[in-house]
Amino acid sequence: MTQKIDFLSKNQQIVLEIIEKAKEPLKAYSILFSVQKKGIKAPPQVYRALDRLIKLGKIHKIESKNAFVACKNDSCTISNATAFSICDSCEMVTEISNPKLSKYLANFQDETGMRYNKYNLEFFGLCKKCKK
Amino acid sequence: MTQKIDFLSKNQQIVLEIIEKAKEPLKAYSILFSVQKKGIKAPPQVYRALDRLIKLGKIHKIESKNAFVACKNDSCTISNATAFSICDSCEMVTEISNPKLSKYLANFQDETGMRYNKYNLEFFGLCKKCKK
DNA sequence: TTTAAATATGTTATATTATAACAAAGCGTA
DNA sequence: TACGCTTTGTTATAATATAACATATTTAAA
Ligand SMILES: [Zn+2]
Ligand SMILES: [Zn+2]
Ligand SMILES: [Zn+2]
Ligand SMILES: [Zn+2]
Repeated sequence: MTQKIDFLSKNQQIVLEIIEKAKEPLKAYSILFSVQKKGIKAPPQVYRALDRLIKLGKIHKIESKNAFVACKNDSCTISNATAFSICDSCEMVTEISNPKLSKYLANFQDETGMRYNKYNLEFFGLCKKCKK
Repeated sequence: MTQKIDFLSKNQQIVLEIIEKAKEPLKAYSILFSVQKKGIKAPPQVYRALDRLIKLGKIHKIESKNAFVACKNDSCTISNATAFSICDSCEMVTEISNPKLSKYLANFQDETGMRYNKYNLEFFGLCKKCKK
C-alpha cells in the first residue's frame, strides 16, 4: 500500500496488513488463524514474517504481552528504540513517540560505561477511558 | 537469609534461593529441574512461587528472555520500576539502579496525559568483556 | 542463457513457556 | 472444634516458538 511495502515478500505483506488493520496488539496464533484463508498454514510462516517485519521496523513486539503492533512512528525504520504505553485494564497499547524521551534514553549511560544500541520501554497504567 | 525471607513460604524460599545463587537469569523450566531434588515436581509450583516473588519485588522477569533474576536493588521492594542492561553477546543481565533515570521515568508523562504506575526498561548492547 | 547463490516458502514435528482445574494439606482463629 | 484462608500437590492441557528439511522463487554472475 505504501511505497516500502513493495520490498516485502507475499507472506510478509499479508501479515503486515492484518497487523496494521488491527486496533489492538495481535498474538502470533491469532494472526495465523486470520491468514489461513490466504494460504498461510503453519506457525513458522507467521513467525518468519514477524521476525522480518520486526527487523525492518514495520512492527514491534510487545514483550510483556507476546503480541505484535504496527509501528506508528514514521521515523522508526529500524526498531532499536521503542517505548509503549499499556493500559492494565483495557490492554490498549500506544507507541510513544516523544523526542525528549528518546533522546534521553539514546544518550543514557550507566555506571559501567556500557553503551547501548537498542532499548525497549514499556509503561503501564490506566488509560483515560479506564481511569473514569 | 535476609529478614524478609521469613515471610516466604517453603516453595517460595527454595525458588528464590536458586535464583539468588545464579549468576545469570534463569528460565522457569531450568528452575524446575534444579529444584526437583527438593520436592518441587511440577510447573505450577514453580510459576506460583515466581509470581509471588515478582509481586514482592524479590525477583524480576526479563521479558525479552522469559527469564528471572534476583533483585539487586534494596529499594526495589515493589517491582514497579525496573531497568536492565543486557549484553547481546554473552547474555549477561544487570539491574540498573540509577536515581536520575528512575526519577526521569517515574515523572514521565506523554501527550495523552496518561499517568503510569509501572515501567520496565531493557537496554541492549555489548558489555565491556564482549566489546574487546 | 545457463549456473549458482541467496532468499522465501511449505510442511511436519517438536520444543518451550505458561495456565486451568481440582484435590488435599496446613494454619490461624473464632 | 470448625471455619476460612493460603499453600501445596497433581494431572492435563493451552499457548508460544523453533528445528529441520524439502521445494520453489528470485537475483546476479559467469
Ligand atoms: Zn515504531
Ligand atoms: Zn484502558
Ligand atoms: Zn529490583
Ligand atoms: Zn557480554
